[in-house]
This record gives sequence, structure tokens and C-alpha cells, in this order.
Amino acid sequence: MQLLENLNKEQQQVVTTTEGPLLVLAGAGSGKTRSVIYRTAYLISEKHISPWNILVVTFTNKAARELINRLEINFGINTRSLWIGTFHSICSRILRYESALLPYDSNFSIYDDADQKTVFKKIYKELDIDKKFFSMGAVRNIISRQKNSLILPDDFFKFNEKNYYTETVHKIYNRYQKYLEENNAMDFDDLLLNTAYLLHDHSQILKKYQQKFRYVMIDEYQDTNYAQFKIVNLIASAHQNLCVVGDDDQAIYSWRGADIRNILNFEKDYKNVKTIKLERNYRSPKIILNLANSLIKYNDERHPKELWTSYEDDAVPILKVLQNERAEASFVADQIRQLQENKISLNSCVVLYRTNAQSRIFESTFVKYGIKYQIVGGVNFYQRKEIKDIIAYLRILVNPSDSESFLRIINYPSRGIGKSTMGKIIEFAFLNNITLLEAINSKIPTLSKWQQTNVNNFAQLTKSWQQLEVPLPKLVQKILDDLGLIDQFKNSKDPQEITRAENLQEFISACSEFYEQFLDENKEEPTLAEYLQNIALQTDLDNLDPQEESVKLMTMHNAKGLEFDYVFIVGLEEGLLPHSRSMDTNKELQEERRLLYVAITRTKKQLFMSYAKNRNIFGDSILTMPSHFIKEMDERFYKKEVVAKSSHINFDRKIVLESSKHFQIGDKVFHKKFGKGIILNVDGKDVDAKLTISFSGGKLKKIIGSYVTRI
DNA sequence: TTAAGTATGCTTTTT
DNA sequence: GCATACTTAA
Repeated sequence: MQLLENLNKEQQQVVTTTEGPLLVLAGAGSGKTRSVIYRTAYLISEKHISPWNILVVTFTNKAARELINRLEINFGINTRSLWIGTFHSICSRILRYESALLPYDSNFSIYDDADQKTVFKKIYKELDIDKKFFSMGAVRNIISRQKNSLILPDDFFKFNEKNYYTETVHKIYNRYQKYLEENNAMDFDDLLLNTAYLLHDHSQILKKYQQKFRYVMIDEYQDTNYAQFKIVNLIASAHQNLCVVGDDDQAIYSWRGADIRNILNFEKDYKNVKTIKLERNYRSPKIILNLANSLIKYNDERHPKELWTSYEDDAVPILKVLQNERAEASFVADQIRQLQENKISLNSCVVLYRTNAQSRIFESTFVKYGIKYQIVGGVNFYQRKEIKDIIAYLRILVNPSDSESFLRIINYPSRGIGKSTMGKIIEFAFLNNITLLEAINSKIPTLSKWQQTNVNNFAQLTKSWQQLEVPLPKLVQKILDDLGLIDQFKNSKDPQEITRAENLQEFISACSEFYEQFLDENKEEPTLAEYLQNIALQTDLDNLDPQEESVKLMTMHNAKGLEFDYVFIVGLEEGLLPHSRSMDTNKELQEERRLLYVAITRTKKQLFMSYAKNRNIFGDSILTMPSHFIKEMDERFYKKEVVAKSSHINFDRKIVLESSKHFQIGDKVFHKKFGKGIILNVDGKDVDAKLTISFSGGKLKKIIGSYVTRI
């Protein structure tokens, strides 16, 4: 059979074992994705299963897109009716179809992290909760865990001890869920939770999806949580045609509720499981695998396996020891420049770090070196303020219950609807049990004439948008035109504002792109609700421009499933990797170790690791210790290089720092916002000095010394 | 009421 | 070191 020719024996087994539960333990780089693609193709082309009956769950949208592309291009398969996507996107699709059975309608909003945060702030205020005692992060985390474990507010005390703390958390959880429901909104966890309960509570719905999804495949199974396990289990329990693919050594999301036992216990959860191990690696040189194996050996509780390869072209991994984080960034930049000189594409290089905060120094260093880069993660495009604002406008048009979005934009840009007007609108809506959008379309007796006019104008505006019958991108364009935001930003002197204008422009083109593609694939226009749900589930990885020739910067978590010729793993320091907040228990330490394992095994050609002896944290330089994972790695498989201490670098900096903060009348200074200026008067000393400065724009300002630098 | 100035608290990782 | 939240002044 031609389809099987390009696969090794184990992979062929994976592809042809179509019936019954199948566990594929696939090591890094063992052709996992390849097996999933071929298996899907095999089901369709050889077994004549309709794509409509197949469900494939991937870890990222990007992986889903790749699968679709390769099925279409390599196998000529029409994927239109194939269900393939992340758990979240599949669930949101199911929930939209079945919304009649839910306390939400099909136009529900999806609240992201930032939306969730604002809701929490509101609830804290409303319930008068002290955030000193109930750290918002911690509470949000607990609630997320409950949802991922399918524990509803009503069941909270069945599973949690009752005390003052948990009672308060329960109160918040309760209120939060109610608030979301009132807003016709779900957070990410709700997508899973509601789907699990939908299938669990409605046998006819469950039956429908069991019959539909006769073949189910789950990628990255080691990183599924209980809710996801339950959804899969409900659907697959009828026919048992479930294939899960994963690698327990690459489980790195337990903090998000993922339970590694899902993969370790698969053979117990299902009967007559066939297990296939893919241990041959097609990605990395032998020395990389040796290095990775020598590290991961220190973890217990794993399915025993060892990766092997016949790929011998060994460039020895380098471990570079640098003086500080700036030297580290320069080292990476120097290496990349060298690679560039050898005609190596920037696209084949990646810098991997533990925390997003580490990206900054690489950014500024790469700018200095003129190396093009793209950062994955950090602030997502769709989370920027100006983008969230326009999204809020779109949301209220499809989901008028979304008061969160409504309040965000009712007076932005400023249209004279202040606190008191807002209060009256909210009161009126509450008394009459209507949405805020309905309220502004009514006559509210408590409003003054002036207030009423402003409100009417806004109501008129939203109505005009709702009545527009134009394609999606045109609607977005019209709203932005009416608001005049782009022009306002464009004409600003503040470079940040100019970026905002560019971002909004970018938003319009991204919207058109989505529209065109959707039209092409589905032969019908996307609804606004579909568009909004799509962008809510987009990640930064999805927004990468593959055309652009650039080094990629990302966290090790984001690198999962990717591969690069040249990999730089930076910040191998105790406290960073393993992270200080993840080194209390052995369980956490093991996950940190797996994270490094994942990072190492991304490498196709050469690996560079580094750590800095000093690192700037929160402003001042801290003496660091090398990560103890370094000691664990077998020395035969890497070469350590220590840079001779060039003391003058540090010394110079100190001088510059001190002198730059010692201000005298007549000194030229630079301020982030106001630009260049001359000091006219100094009151006090150094960073605390109160300076009178004449800025180049002619403005006279009093500024504290710590806000400016001498130039 | 708004905008600038000042204080504060925070960072793990993400769909 | 930065973004956000609070305070103060116009």
C-alpha cells in the first residue's frame, strides 16, 4: 500500500490499528504528527470512513492547520467536514450548536484572561473582599482548578474542606459563574466544563456525538486535564475507537490542571488497549538525544523508554557561562550573526526561555544588532487595549447581554457619559430587568436632558451599526471610521499611539483575511459571532508571520511540538529553571526537568545553552547559581565554555549609572515621554532630586531624578 | 472630571 | 523596571 511506504514499522502499526483503544507513546521527534496525519488519511482513503465521522484534537490551532494542509496537499483529502481543532475550539463549536439546552445563547462571548480579571475586580468590590487576604491570582487559580475538575459551585464543599478561606472562595466562585451567565459569556474553562456537563446530562446529545465521532484521535494526551479526559471518555466509551498519542516525558502543563495520570493510566481506563511505542527519533543528532536522555533519567514515574537515532552528524552542544544577562543576550546575538554569515536562515533559530520577562533583553539586543526577531507570547495581539476596545464594540452587537464589554466602551472614546449617567442606566436596566443596550434605547426618566442626548447619540450609533448589512470587514471599517480612533492615533506624537493606529489597521486586514478564507472554505459568510469566537481562541503562535525571515523568541512551553535547527536555551539558573515558584515539591521539580527536556529535544542541528552569573531582577543585580539540572546532564555530551571575566564592562556600567543620576544645572537629560531637555534647577540629590527641566518642545516640567537619564 | 504625578506591587508557564 | 492603581491639582 503506497500510503504506508513512507513509515517505519511501528508507525505503520499506528496507522493500521484503527479499531479499539490505542495508546501511542511517542517520544520527541518520533514522527508523532506524521502518524496522526497518515492515520487520518488511512481511515478516509483506505477504510472509507467519512471525514464527518472523525474527530482529531490537537494542542494548538497551528497544529490543526498544519494537519489540514497536509491532508489536503499530500493526500488530496477534502477536510471540510472533518472536525479538527483544539479542545477549546471543538467545545465552543459544540456549545454553539447545542446552546438551546444551556443557559447561554449561541452568541456567547468568550472571556479571556484580562476580561476575567476585570470581572474579578468587580466582584471583589461588590462582595467587599480584601485582596490582601484573598490574592486574586490564587483565587482565580483555585476556581480554574475546580472547573477543570468539573466541580461546580454547588458541589464545592463535597470536595473542599470548609473554612473561612474556602467559604469565601466559594462565594466568589458562585458570584463569578452567575456574573458570566448574566453576561452570556464563558471563560476558557467553561468551554470544557459546559461541554462535559452537556454530554453528561443529556443522553440524546451524547448519543448524537457518539454516533458522529466514530473515530477519535487526541494528540498530546499527556497534557489533558480531567474535564478533557471526561469529554473524550464520554464520546469514545460507546465505540472505543480512541487513539491517544503522547509522551509522558513531555508533560508540562500540570499547573493548568493537566493530569499526567491520564496517559499513565490509559491502559487501566480502557480495556484491551493496544500500546505502541515510537522511540526512533528523526529529528535530532545522537548527542542531543544522549544529553536529553541523561537528564530525563532523573525523573521517576515514567513509561520507560529511550530515544534512539541513526543520525550521527554531531555538533557538540555548548554550555556558555556569561557574566550577566546582557552578556548572555550579546552571546546569542553574536552566534546568530555568525550563523547568518554562513547563510543560515534566521527562521531556523529559536531562543527559548522560562519566563516571558526574559524576552526584553533579547529584544533590545537584537534591535542593536539589527537581527530581525518575532516574539511569541507575552502580550497577545488580541489583548492589546485598542484591539480589545474594538472587539468590545463588536461583542455588544451580537451579545447585548455582555455588559462587561458594554461598560468598557460606552464612554470610550469620550462622549460625555460619565459615572452618574452610567449609574442611572445601570439602575434603570436593573429595575426593568433589561440589558444595558436595551436600556439606552429606552427613555430613562432619571437622566438630565444633556445626559439623555448623549445616551441617545450613542444608542443611535449602535443601532446604525446593527442595521448595516455589509460584509464583516466593512462593518469593522465603518465602526472604526465612525469612532475616528485610527485618525486620532495616527496624528499623535506619541509613538505608542501611532503603533495603536497600525494595530487597528492590522486588525482590519486580519479580519478581511479571515472573512475571505472562511468564505472560500465554507461557501458562506462567517457570522460576527463566529468571527469573535475564532479570535478569542487564537494564540500568538497563530499570528506568527511565516513569510518573515526572523529569529523566534518564546517560552519553553510555547516551543512544544516545534523544531528548529539551532536552539538557544538561556537562563539555566537555579530559580529560573527550575523556577523559584516550582521547586518546593519533587512533582514540580520533575515537571521543570521535563520542560528542559522538551526544550533540548527541539534541536535539529546544534544546541546552545547558557546561564549568567549575575542577573537583574526587579532592578538590581542578583548573584545567581547555575541550575542543578546542569549537573545532572552527562558531561560527555556538552562542552562548557566560560568567558574570562572582563571586569571593565561591569565597572563601566556602574560609573555610567551613578554619574547619569548625579544631576547638575545645565545637564542634558532624556525623559521617556518628553524626550530631550536641559536641567534648569536641581533640588535634592541623585534619583530623588526634584529637577526643573526645559524640554525640547518648550515645555517646562518638574520631574523626579529617577525618571530621567543624563545624556 | 481629567490628566499628570506618585506609590505600589508584581512575574511562571497558557487555551 | 514596568504597568497599574491611587492621589492631587487645575
